[in-house]
Amino acid sequence: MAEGGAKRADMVTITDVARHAGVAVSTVSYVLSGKRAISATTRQRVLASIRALGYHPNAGARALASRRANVIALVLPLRSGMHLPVLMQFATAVVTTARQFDHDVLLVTADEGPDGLRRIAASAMVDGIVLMDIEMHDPRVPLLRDLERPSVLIGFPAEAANLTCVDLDFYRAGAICVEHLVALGHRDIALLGAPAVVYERDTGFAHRTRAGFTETAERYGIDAIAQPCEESFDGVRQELAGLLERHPNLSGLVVHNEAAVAHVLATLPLLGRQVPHDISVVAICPDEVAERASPALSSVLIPAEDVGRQAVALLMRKLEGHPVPAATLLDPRLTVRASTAAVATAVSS
Amino acid sequence: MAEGGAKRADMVTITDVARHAGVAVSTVSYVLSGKRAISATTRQRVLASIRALGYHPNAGARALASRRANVIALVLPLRSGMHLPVLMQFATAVVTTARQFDHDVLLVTADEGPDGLRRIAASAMVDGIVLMDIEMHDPRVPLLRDLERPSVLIGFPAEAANLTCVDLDFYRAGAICVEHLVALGHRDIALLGAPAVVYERDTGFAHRTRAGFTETAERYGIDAIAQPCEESFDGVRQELAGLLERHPNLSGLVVHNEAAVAHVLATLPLLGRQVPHDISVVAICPDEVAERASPALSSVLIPAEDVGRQAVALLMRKLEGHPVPAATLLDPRLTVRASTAAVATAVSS
DNA sequence: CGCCGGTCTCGAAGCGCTTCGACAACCTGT
DNA sequence: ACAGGTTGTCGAAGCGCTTCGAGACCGGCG
Repeated sequence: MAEGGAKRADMVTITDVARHAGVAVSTVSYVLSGKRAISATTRQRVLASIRALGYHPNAGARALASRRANVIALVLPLRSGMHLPVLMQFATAVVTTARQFDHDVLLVTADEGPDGLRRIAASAMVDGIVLMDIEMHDPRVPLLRDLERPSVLIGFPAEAANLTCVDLDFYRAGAICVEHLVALGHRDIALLGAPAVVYERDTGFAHRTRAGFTETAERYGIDAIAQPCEESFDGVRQELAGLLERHPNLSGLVVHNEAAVAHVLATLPLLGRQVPHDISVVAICPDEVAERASPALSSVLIPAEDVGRQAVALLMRKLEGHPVPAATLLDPRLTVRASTAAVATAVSS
Repeated sequence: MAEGGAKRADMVTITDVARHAGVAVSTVSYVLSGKRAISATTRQRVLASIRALGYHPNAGARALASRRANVIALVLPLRSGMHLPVLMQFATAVVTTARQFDHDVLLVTADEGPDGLRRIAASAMVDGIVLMDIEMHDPRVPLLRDLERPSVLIGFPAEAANLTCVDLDFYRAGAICVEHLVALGHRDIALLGAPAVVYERDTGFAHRTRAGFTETAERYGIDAIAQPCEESFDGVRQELAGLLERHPNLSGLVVHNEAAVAHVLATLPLLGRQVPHDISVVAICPDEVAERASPALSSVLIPAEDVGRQAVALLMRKLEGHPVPAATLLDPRLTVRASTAAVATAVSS
């Protein structure tokens, strides 16, 4: 019995507050919820008692009676190859925003799968669900449709009918990068994307970025190649070396792979290309990464924080029964830094 | 009213199950909890009904009646300069382990502060609390002591009486690194630690590593200097350059800073030091980082997963009223890889 | 044969809260 | 002075579950 003891139930209940303030239990409840008018004097008295006793409503009882848990689930891909900093920023934004709406966040790992979601939802533990890392053909999507709880997805599955989705507009992000490079005079550009395995998993954002890149390049009628990119230093080095050998005139590079971005910058000089003098590099990554790089990267930022905030805000609106747009695409913004420059003159033709 | 509708209460309750199985509500409850003997035939019938109806117990009701929420809180420093990968591994381990004990995890950010903890605890939302990133004089610590919920800390505050703490034994980690270098013949070594701000925040692990390093070096009577280390590439470069200028004979380096480790490896060759030929480097970091580095780093791993698992296991034991050890120090293990070698012969005296 | 001790099941009393209908007390305007 | 509307408060009925005491049934003992 060393020390593990727990004091027996000093828990203050709403009844205690009511007695202390000399009012009915329901009055206390109404003071707390504001759902009925309570005279200023009574309210003050009740609030004083609440403070005096250190009362906190019992979450279980509240959930049971009101049918609202004031908790949302956040489903994270805790083990996948997602990029941690973004994920973290995102989680932070979700928690912070949820708290602003007086909700808490239940952390669920993606590997609990559909059954986990069903359990969470059916047990009325959470009022709604936010999911990250949605795949194109995500097995959880059909389930979400006929779950009785509202949900918001970060990312777009192939079939998004009847769902609420939020994401950066990756198509535009890819397009913007091309436009930026083209405006600087580059005519021979390449996209280094996520590792091949990510494309195979049918992750929507990777595909959409590539589409934006490729189609925009086509529209400008310029040479553009897109290829996956591994994340190890040696992998990057090999791929870059191969790429530059096949396309010696390459003067613009779009990197959509946070983990590889530093390696790319480190490797290019070793391959005889100075950034931005010989080759311009624009990345799609969080600002933090872009700023820290050397040289600082021109980049389209992934607004993880905005996404998280938006997702929660949408969910809250749904919880209140309001209609919300099915798709929310956050507009990418390009920040020009030191890694892109006008194409070097007097090189070709 | 576009589409936001929610189907009215198709929620299956224990009463439905009882009716469907032709037994009393309490019998269903006992089947589920196993707290009383139920005949095999009845049990089968009840379980069949549960499956047939797709019943999931209502978490709020269960929590209210049983005074157990089956949820633990995980308090993370979601915004600080902690190292994300470790934090993630840790969170994953906590969630996974909690699920094995049939508990869920409520995600709480450290910036909710003591009041947040009080709220979570007093509302009976969670049965227990796991806290990361404990500072030496953490303001939450006194609160935890007289909170009515058990808790487990990752890391050690200055005054740990009456608490349950888990962590890697950083003192030993620092010591082991020195011992390893000394065994290889190095007599002039340095520790590159966390950024200065981390020391100022009084984060325990940073201090303890340094103590282990310094005191062990003293015991061997060798030259050892310890200094903080910024995480930017340029910061690392400057500090290393300064260090090598002041101590040209430096032949062993201990790096306790995940973010800086890659920069250190990249910088040393630029300063004319080959690893491990001219200088040995041993890091305190997750295996993942050490393996990916080039050359692969000899390292003492931070067993984030073990720590998370242990923390939850301890908390569960406390929840069941069992006594648990106040301090759990996980033994560091050194893995020798390619970044350390015997000191180069014929250099000195 | 009657009684004791197991084994299995049931009914009812809450857990702490929300919410609904009722009602007293007060205003208006006429 | 009174019908009719506010406004502020109360009591009671649950929400869906756990848990306790008690009862029904059975076989075996003295």
